[in-house]
Amino acid sequence: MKAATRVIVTQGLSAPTATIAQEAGISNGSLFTYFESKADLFNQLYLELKAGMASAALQGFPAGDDFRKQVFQLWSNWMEWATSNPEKRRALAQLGVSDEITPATRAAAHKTMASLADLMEQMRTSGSLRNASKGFAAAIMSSLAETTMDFMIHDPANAKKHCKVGFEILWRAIT
Amino acid sequence: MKAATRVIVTQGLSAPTATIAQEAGISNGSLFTYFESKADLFNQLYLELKAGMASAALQGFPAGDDFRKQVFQLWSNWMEWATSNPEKRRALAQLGVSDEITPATRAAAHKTMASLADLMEQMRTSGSLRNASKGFAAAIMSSLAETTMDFMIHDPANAKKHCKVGFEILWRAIT
Amino acid sequence: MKAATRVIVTQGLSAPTATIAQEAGISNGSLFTYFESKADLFNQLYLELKAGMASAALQGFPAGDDFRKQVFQLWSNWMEWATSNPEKRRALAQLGVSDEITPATRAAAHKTMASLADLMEQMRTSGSLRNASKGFAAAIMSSLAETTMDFMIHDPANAKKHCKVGFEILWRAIT
Amino acid sequence: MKAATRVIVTQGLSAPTATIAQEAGISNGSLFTYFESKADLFNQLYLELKAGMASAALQGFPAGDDFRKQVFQLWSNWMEWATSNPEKRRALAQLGVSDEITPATRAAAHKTMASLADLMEQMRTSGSLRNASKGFAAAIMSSLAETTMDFMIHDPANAKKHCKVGFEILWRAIT
DNA sequence: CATGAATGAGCGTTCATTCAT
DNA sequence: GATGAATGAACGCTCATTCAT
Repeated sequence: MKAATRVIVTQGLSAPTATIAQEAGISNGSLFTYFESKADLFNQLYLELKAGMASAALQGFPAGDDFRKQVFQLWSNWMEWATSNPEKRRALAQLGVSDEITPATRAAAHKTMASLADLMEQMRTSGSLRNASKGFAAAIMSSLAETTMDFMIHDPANAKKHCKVGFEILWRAIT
Repeated sequence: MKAATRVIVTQGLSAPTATIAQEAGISNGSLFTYFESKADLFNQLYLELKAGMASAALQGFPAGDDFRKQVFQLWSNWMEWATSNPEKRRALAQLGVSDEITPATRAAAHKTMASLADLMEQMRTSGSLRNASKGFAAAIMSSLAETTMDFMIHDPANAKKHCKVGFEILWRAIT
Repeated sequence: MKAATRVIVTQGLSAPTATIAQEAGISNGSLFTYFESKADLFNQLYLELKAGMASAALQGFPAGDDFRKQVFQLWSNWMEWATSNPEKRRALAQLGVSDEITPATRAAAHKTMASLADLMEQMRTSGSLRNASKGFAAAIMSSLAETTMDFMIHDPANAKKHCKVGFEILWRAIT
Repeated sequence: MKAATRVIVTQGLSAPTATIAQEAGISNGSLFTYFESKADLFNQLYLELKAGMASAALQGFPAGDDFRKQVFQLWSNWMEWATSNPEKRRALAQLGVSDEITPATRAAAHKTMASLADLMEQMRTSGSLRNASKGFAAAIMSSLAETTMDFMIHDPANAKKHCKVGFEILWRAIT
């Protein structure tokens, strides 16, 4: 998985499976002992990365805290994960738009992020997203987060500023 | 170009050039009379679609109107283009993440959208995006638009509602 | 023909017919008004070049002169042609080994060089080539000439020396 | 290599790689497991054939013998190789004029024939080739040999006679 | 006769996948 | 289970040749 992530980042999704195997230190044939096909590898990787991301975002979530602080904590965790794992994020971005990832996998990934989705649902009800559907609200929040991550990674000098501004937009959207 | 758009939507960027040629009603060899290579076709298509999108968004822009109305007009145009041309939008989404699209093409596309960028820059200065960099602000606005488009297309029944909600988030972000 | 010669020298026999047409200042389609096919063009060119070479070699042949002087005159003419027309020679060399040139063309070319062959036959009878067949003797003389030409062209500084040495070998072979 | 030799002889250098693979009893793709490209195959084959030819020519070279006998032995060996391996010879002829064979390969082939070149250099110094440059002398000798081979192969009935005559010309040239 | 766009067969090369060892 | 050579379908691209204008 790690090898696949590295290779996807540097070579894209069309990288030969042999390259991934080599990066993993196994023979090209052995790769197919663990994964039925290239598409299967990609689907499993997608799932793992999504789950990892969600878990990282929810790490040490403050239970009874002030709402703004809670949301900010979530936001910070998420951004922290992205900046600490730029490779995972870029691989995930590539996999997300691939048509090799099946609807089933996407659904499974969605389930993995159930807790995150619950939190987002909480955020939705209070503010101007009140009138949005559950999915739409989550998508808006996610896209704000994704865009912010992009800029934090590509412009690390202003990462903190981007992080704050991004959060401010989110906060405006949910209050 | 139209044929390529259709084929990209249904088969993805890895679709054989022969399929695109067939869809266009020409022979596989003829495609290379018009485009030097598959990558060249994709780059030209990307440029055309981006330009078309920008031009559609700016169509009949109200000059001396109230600011909120102006922004809403822009937003509506943009959404209108997306819902009327779902194929173009999907193709553009695929092309946008392809590594076949050269930096030069991306730069040229950016130039095409100069007027749009100018308007976004105007929006940035007034509200909570004030502290964001020019590029970051534009990216945030774009991602809000993209997400809204997605939901309008995939859930046409609630298209109008999504459109309104999306605009409300944007408005909150820029005021 | 001239255009084809130039193109063959610079690009080889696999050069596109379109390139030859362009070099000749005509459209790609027009080439096939004059030549049935690429192979036909090559065959005709081969014939023309061979004939030109033979004619040049026999130019102003001294009728009743001393034998050695006659042969030297022939040799000099031949070498003169080669050094003055390096492109023709190189094209001819390429065409000569091509399997596009039909046996019929080769036979016709042979006929074109009948006078030259007659002279060679005269040379054969006198010396150590006496026991060689007609064709073999001619081939030996030709190959000596070809090799000498090669070196005169590729090492023009010593062209004269090469010319003399080559002739000396020939003279030794036929006396 | 053998398959390639056979195919080149019958179809020329423009023969499809698939045909060569088929002739070798492997799949078209497998060919590229052993050779990086068609050109690579040709270069390796050229080298192998040249080396084989040189080695055959020098086989059992008589050390302290009479000079004429030594040269004749060399000549005989060379002719023997050619008549026993007409396919190799024809393939070599085709490869030799191909522009797929790199200068590097030609240089390497030249090195392979170093001993042969040394012998030729010895021959040069004694006779009428004395005034020729090293390379020119070798080229003259080679061309005499090549022409003789051609006739021995195409006219096997008189092979022995051709061989003798050819040698006589060579001997005249170097004494 | 000239043009040049259109044709489509053909080729070199890649790579996911298989399977004998 | 691990290996890596072998497979062969598939693809992007070229170019000799045709033919409507």
